[in-house]
Amino acid sequence: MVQKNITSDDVAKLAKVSQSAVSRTFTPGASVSDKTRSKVLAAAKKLSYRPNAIARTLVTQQSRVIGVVVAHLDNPLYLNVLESLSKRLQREGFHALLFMTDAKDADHILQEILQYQVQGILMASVTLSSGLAEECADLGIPVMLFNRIVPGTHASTVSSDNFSGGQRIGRFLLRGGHERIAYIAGQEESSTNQDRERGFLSALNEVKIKCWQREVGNYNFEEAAEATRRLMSASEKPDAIFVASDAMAISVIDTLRNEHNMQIPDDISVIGYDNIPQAAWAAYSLTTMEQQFTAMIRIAVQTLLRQIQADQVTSESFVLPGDLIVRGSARIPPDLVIENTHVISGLDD
Amino acid sequence: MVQKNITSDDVAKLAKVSQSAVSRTFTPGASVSDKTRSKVLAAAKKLSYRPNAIARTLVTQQSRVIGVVVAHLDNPLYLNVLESLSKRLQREGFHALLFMTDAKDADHILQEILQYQVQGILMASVTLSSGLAEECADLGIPVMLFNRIVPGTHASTVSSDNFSGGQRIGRFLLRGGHERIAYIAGQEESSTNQDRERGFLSALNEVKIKCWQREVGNYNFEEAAEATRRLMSASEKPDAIFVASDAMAISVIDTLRNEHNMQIPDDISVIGYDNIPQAAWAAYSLTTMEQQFTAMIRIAVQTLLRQIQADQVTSESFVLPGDLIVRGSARIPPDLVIENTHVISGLDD
DNA sequence: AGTTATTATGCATGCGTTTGCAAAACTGCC
DNA sequence: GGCAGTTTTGCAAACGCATGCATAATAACT
Repeated sequence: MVQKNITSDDVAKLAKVSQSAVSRTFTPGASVSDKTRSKVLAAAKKLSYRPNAIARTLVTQQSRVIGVVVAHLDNPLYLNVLESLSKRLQREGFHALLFMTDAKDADHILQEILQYQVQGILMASVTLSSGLAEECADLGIPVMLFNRIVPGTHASTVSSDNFSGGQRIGRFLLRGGHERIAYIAGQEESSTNQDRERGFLSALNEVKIKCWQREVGNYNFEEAAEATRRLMSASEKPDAIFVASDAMAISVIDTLRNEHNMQIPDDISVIGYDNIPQAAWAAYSLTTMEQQFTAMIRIAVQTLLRQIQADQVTSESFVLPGDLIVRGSARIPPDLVIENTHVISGLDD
Repeated sequence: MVQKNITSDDVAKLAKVSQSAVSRTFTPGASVSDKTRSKVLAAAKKLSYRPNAIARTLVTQQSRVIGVVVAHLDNPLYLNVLESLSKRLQREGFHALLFMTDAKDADHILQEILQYQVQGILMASVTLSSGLAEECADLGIPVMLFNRIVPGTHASTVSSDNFSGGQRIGRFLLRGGHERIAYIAGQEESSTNQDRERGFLSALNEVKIKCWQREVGNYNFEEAAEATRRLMSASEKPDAIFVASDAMAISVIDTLRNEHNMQIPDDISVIGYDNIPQAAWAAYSLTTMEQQFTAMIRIAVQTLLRQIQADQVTSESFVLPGDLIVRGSARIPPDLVIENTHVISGLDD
């Protein structure tokens, strides 16, 4: 019922050439005469032959597959990240084998990935043990961590500059004349959250003021709302809130408006992080930091492919600055001419 | 510099058994004594051996890979779809090889996919030519179309019942006493859009009224805003708008509020489609249709795996009803007790 | 202990390619 | 036409594993 796989041998037989000739016509740069090539192509077409990538991988040792592992998605922008990643890889003749995990460390799943002879690995929002990172390096498989920094690992990393992002937000709020600035954290253990907070605190520290109050929202919509309620239940309320993600910031704004009848930014300023599409929606008009995901993906792919190409894995690290997107959810510093009102150009591929 | 691949032969040598013994210890259900198994496992561990899935695929003809091709993502929920899909596959020992495309038809990309000896294909928001569908069927590779219906194809499909979804929305608006109901379409050629519109119109037709006005938003935020402006520029304005997607509906609400100073739902009702997370945000409180993506993915995976298992591809079709999520953006029919106020349970995996 | 039934093991082949090597077929030139 | 140089071709050996088959080892009964 199911037709047998047609192989290069079948094509060779039909075209009356050797199997090698068939292989060579499908191998760019191999030496075949035009005559045999066209004979082969005709036969191949007639049989609708397709080279078997698996067999090819076995002998060339080049799967042209990159293992991609992402954790539970805390950020809707990751869909764009995946899209951009996949397209870029395709353009270079590579493909993404996708793995999802809930776990913080991906060691277990990595064992699976490695069985597929991937030529590189990209991990988003996941970390791996340094032992396994070293093993990958030994195997000649470059590993790229996306937006996760793990000190002292053999893997490469590309991430946005969360520290200076937090810092710039802190300064922006200070210049706006705020005095009681609260922070709503994401997941405590994620390096993105930690860096944003550290940068933020360092900005406050420049003028010797302390974070007014700190709550945790775990990058979660509902928890962010509760964190807001706790902030608002204090006798003296904050006049600004830096929220570690846009998704939470929007929840915060909703809660402030609906449950505490506050005007934004007149009564209180709110700043988020990520610049998700909804941040631009008129109902929120959220001031936020944009992460250069497109550029990050470009670098990630380039770095991986370069290391694969050169057949040597090294540990490279890239940190990209973000852009402060000034909208209406936070009081604008009086001395700030409209610098930085960036048009969102969207992911370019 | 790069260590040579360690193979089952290396393990066999170290464990002083045959290569077959090694293979068998890593093949569930094969016949090995406990003694040799443990010898092999010890040796494997020492060498940190991992079976080569590529070589295994070549001989077993079972890649345990499903090709997944998705078009440019018109729906943020597709991130959840991908996640759920990937996890379900993993649970069954399969993996997703990801392909992205802009093109409406995926024939070209499919040629690539097939080279990887995938055992099944899932296509989301993409269609393929019936010729290629047939070829896949001949090859014994089941194809599943997700939320796209292509009449008379060899592929299977799973989709939400967009027709009756549109119909229920139409009836809901009518029962709410609306008389001038407009429609903002998504992409004209997508079957989801067509079905929603047809269902909607059939509901209106039941009481012999016509769609008040029709504009096109192409599932695009900005175009939806413009469509709204056109609706509002008419001398007699609609009293309700059915928008073909939540993302557009939110844009519509923003435009109505900010540019035309309208109260929702007092001045005008708005209903969306999809039930994206933002639809629940207090600022919008969007009444909408939920699509059962989780269930759809479950069915898609089950169907694919079942056909793979049985080694015969058939054309099966599933249509899942959606739930009307009643929130505050549309006037609630007086005779409607609070039925249908569904709690969003989230994707369960 | 001898016989049979059962389970384990190793050997060798094949899965569909690529590719080094040597032979064959061309090419140009005197 | 003959010779050197170049390109094209086929042969055969990998690549790392699974598996049918024959044999060896073990277990289960008399």
